[in-house]
Amino acid sequence: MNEGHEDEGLRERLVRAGVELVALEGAQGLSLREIARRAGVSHGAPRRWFPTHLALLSAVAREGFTALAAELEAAGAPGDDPRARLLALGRAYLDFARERPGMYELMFRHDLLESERPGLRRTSLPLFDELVSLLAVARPGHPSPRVAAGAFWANLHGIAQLRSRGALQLATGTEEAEPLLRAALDAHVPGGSPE
Amino acid sequence: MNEGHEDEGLRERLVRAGVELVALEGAQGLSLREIARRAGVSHGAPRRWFPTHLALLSAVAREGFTALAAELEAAGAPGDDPRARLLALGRAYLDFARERPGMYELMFRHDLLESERPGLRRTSLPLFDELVSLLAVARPGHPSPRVAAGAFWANLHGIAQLRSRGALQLATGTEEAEPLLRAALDAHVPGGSPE
DNA sequence: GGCTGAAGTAGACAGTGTCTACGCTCGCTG
DNA sequence: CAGCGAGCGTAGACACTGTCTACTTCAGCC
Repeated sequence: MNEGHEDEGLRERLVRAGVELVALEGAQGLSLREIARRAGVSHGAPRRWFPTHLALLSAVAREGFTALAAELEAAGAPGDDPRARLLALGRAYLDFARERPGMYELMFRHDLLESERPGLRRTSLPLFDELVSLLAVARPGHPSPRVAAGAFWANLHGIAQLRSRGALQLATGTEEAEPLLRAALDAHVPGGSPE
Repeated sequence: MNEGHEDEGLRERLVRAGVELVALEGAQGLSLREIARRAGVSHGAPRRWFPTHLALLSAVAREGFTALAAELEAAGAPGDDPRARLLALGRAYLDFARERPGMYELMFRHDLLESERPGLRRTSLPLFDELVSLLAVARPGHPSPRVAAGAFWANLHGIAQLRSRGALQLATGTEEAEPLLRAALDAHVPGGSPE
């Protein structure tokens, strides 16, 4: 009960070290050997639990996905108005990407998802279904709620991505994502009055 | 005039080797030494023209940005209806991302743009201004065309990103981006009839 | 003709991911 | 209780990477 992580196995310690490191150094600093050092073991030790470096990174990214899912669930819960819930969801998504940029970048590295597909599917599909049902209520006329939800999600993702690249500043003159979020919400879920 | 690249300097040859390599091996295969090998020089030679590996990658990425700009300009030119032009623009953007995934990924690596910012600004700002004016015409009621254009661009970017990560398949059940593009266009530029 | 500076070579260095051989240390079994 | 075997971590090698620093080569110029 010293640090609260006494009875962890090495596997958990490695993943936790990765989560800490990606917050400190960004997605580029997540070398296998650095994670091992931070976990206090030799560079060969991770191989017992993760067959490859990428597998360890995927485990770290999975931690990020569950954290994001938790925040989205928390944000989407209160209130009845689907538009307000979608706004809260979008804010939570963008907040996560801003507050944990290294983790966010790691989560969407293209070469991760190949191996992480099944676990990712399990984590994010319920969330996406929630998004689908929200949009189905908010836009009763739309032919395909799944497509509408995908387009809205893509919009959020694009805003987060462009901001992390500093492209928002270049395009709209400000780093603030909120105006773009409002625009995206107005576009995909029309007919709302400002709260 | 043997290969058509006879009188190139090493700098151009290195950039061209990088463009070819990123198409063949993806963004991960773009090591400094591999580029040098493909250009037929030793691994120390690039240092004369590029102070660092990242600088060389940025030059390769800049090539990608000018190519993308050219395709967007070509796609946006014909026709008068701003909605149709926006659709063509979106298709061109998504086509580029699909046909040159390695280059597209390289272009939006976060650590590139820091050094590439000025050149990127010069290349992409006119294009974005074009997008702004298109949206200003298509959505006369919108309070800020720049924000509207940014949101639309973010939507395109998000669709491309999610598709390259295989997340479209996961969300909407198909890899096709066209339905999402139509949804994004309908959302951001309402009131259009199918062409 | 000798010099200078640019351009490319070659090697060293630290760091990386992966692989293999080697210990240590438990818990089980005879 | 002794011994053993499997699980777990260490240590070192290997090929590869980016960067840095001599060294060579060679065209151009006073």
